[in-house]
Amino acid sequence: MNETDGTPRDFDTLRALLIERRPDMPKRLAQVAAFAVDRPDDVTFGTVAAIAEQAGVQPSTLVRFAQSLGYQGFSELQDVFRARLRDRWPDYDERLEVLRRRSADSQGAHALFGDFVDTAVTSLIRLRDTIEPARMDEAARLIAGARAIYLLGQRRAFPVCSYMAYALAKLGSPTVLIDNVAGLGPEQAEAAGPEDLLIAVSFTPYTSLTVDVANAAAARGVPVLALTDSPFSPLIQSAKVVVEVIEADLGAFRSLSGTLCLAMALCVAAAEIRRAEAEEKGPARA
Amino acid sequence: MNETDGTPRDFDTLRALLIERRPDMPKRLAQVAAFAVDRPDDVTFGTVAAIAEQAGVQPSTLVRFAQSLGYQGFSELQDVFRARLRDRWPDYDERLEVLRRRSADSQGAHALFGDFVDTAVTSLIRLRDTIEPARMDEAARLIAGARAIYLLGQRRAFPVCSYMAYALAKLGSPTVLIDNVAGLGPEQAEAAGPEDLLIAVSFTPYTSLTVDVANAAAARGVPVLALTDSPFSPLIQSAKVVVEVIEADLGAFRSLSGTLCLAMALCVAAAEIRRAEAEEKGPARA
DNA sequence: GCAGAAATGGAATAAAAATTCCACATGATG
DNA sequence: CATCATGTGGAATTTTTATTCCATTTCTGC
Repeated sequence: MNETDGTPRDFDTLRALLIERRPDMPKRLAQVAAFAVDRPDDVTFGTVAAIAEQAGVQPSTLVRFAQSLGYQGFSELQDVFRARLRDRWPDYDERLEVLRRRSADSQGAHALFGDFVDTAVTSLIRLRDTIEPARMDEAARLIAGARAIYLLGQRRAFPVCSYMAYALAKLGSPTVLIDNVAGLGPEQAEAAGPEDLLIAVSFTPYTSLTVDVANAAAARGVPVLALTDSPFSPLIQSAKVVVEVIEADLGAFRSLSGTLCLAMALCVAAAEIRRAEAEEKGPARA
Repeated sequence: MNETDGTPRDFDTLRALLIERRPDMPKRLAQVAAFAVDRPDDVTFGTVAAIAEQAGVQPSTLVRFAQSLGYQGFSELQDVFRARLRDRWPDYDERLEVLRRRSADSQGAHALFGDFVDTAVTSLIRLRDTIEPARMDEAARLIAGARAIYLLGQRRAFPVCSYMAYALAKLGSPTVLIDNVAGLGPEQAEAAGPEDLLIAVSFTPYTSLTVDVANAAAARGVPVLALTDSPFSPLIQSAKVVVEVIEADLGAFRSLSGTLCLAMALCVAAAEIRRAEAEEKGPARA
């Protein structure tokens, strides 16, 4: 291609150039480079204003970015992005064919990944359609009303708890992740009082630590929110609210996607409730 | 889609409609319909003037054509063509708006969950279609060939690591989860040698501990497999194999579903490779 | 072949987009 | 710590692009 002046006319070269040069670019331009590489589709179809907003820069920055790479303006750079799609899929039917072929004859790790994706999608859709909205609202209110959130979950449930710990912390809630380091799980949970909330996550076969700690906390008057996978879960007796999460599984591996989405939704919903309440009591701003 | 007024919002329906209605259309409009079906890419990327010239009609004819189909103008019709290539990766701003509006009602835990599910599903499908099969195979082989697997990831990446730790352990691989308890992360990683594998997971903004530990390990000759979200990730320089995972996000929260599926698929694929190799060397049983 | 309706071409206009410009901020250098 | 070069945000400007309008042409039914 015409690169005697170092200005790529095809997407792959351009992409490589961006990756190579980004470290030496000024802050905003580097930001644009990252955006362009990460989300080429948005660059392909967006207008300057729209792309600028998504990338968090000014429209003029995009033009300067393109010019610094040797293009005359942003439009010229955008042409390169468009050419990429034009060239790749000369026409519609062919493109469908490619997709069909790709999913059919792949093998090994990639095919397996496809299966996991299918399982996760099934799991997600089904969970969305079967979960009880009322329970979710109760759960969100419980989280919103708590002073601090204690997160309890071992083994397969642990990733869910650690993710919630991350999310809640980001949302500004005091959070304690009971990780049972040094076997101190029960002691970590003892700090929780009736003002707090213990979120217990456990799936078949139920880890005894989780059940024991949840029961002990409930006995001390700590409200317990249980995320679990069966109406027979031993967590139910001690829980104030139970959200039942049934996930699809592929072979021995059960998906976690649904549970994670649920956890996330609960955390964000709780944060929203808090914000709404804060605004009601003291509307600090318009 | 919104077709109560007979105006398709997706390409397939539009295409079918054009084919069906073309015989009854006036000459010039039929000409445009034929052009649109034959060369969708030109319609997708061209300006009104350019398309009009290629199709041999006036610009105004294009506008009338779009309007006769029920669109407000040609641009609206063109959006349908663009959406086809974009594969309808839900619109960021629109979603944020929805999120904000719903939570303003402060009873949207369930609706919010629906949004998270949608985002996760999109993320999964898209990841499945864009990931490079070759990289996945390399990664799986790397995992299969290692003596022990060291898992490194902090903050948002930690749930992924803890899940892999669980899965690998269940599959019988010696596994070390570098959880950085007591700040001992670097020391935990020091046990890894050239026979082992360090799986480093990190997303923007990259946690420095993860990057530092991965670099130190790589310098000592430990192979590093990086799961990360951008070609600008600082993990790339020290990694032997990089699998790039781009997830959709809803508001401030990026989905983890795709990464988890990927992690799981890699673990299981690695286990399969091991089993196959074991059978090849010493077929203990039929 | 003659009215009336529908369709068309092309210029005029309106809208939106890209680009330029400049005052201000930031960071490097002596 | 003052100076200069470089980078940045935002408004102003120019260009491009889509759309509207209307005179003219082409069909349709009688």
